[in-house]
Amino acid sequence: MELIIAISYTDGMELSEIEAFMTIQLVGSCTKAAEAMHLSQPAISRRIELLERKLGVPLFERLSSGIRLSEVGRAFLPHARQVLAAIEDGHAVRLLIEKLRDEQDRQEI
Amino acid sequence: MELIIAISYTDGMELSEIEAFMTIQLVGSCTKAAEAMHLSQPAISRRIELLERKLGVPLFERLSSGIRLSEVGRAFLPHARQVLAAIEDGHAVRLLIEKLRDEQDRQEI
DNA sequence: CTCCCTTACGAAGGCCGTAACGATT
DNA sequence: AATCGTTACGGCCTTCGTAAGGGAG
Repeated sequence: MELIIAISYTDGMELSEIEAFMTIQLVGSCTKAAEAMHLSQPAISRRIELLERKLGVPLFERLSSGIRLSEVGRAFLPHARQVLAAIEDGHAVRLLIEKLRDEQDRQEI
Repeated sequence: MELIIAISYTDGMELSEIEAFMTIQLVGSCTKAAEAMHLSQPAISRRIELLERKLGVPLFERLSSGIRLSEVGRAFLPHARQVLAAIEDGHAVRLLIEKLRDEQDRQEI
């Protein structure tokens, strides 16, 4: 008999939200981030709001001039970077394996 | 004048998909993973299918007896682990900062 | 017949974009 | 007036769950 109660690592966070966080931080505003991600401003704004709700703390300070990383946001930043870096590494592994497989196939012919 | 063409790190991958991948790998089947994640089997099956489509390669081999990690899946595994670990670290940072802030507040009273 | 995953399909919910708003320079 | 982010709202699209399908022991 096996018993598994629950497994959850992410509390519902999604990469699209973390991506929005990183992009805003990188380009300095929601407007530019929206442009860079080919989305509307409200879409970006909502993603950040969702992420903040899931974390339970604000990641940005809302100033009249725009938005700026909060203290928590600055602390969260390196972890967000790590998440996205791990994703890119995953992609890289896939590409590597595809290449190796191609070479294998070529030898078998 | 500034020019930002596009920013994308994830190719549309989402944490819910990676979470499903990890859970299946952990518990050994879609059925058990669905139970653990409080979702239906088809939901899990679809998430994996989506993830595989976004990566462009199959992560599991489908056997009549169930599903098992493919070669690519095994290579992807440590990166998936790293992604989820980074997420959990992010949570930890948030909690730490909340705690510090509480203590600050208490001193200010 | 049972187990496991996939496919089909209808329904619910989430996310997007446009538009309008409030605040600041 | 212009910039920037948020709120409101209608619509689409995605994802879910139930149910049915198909292969293997």
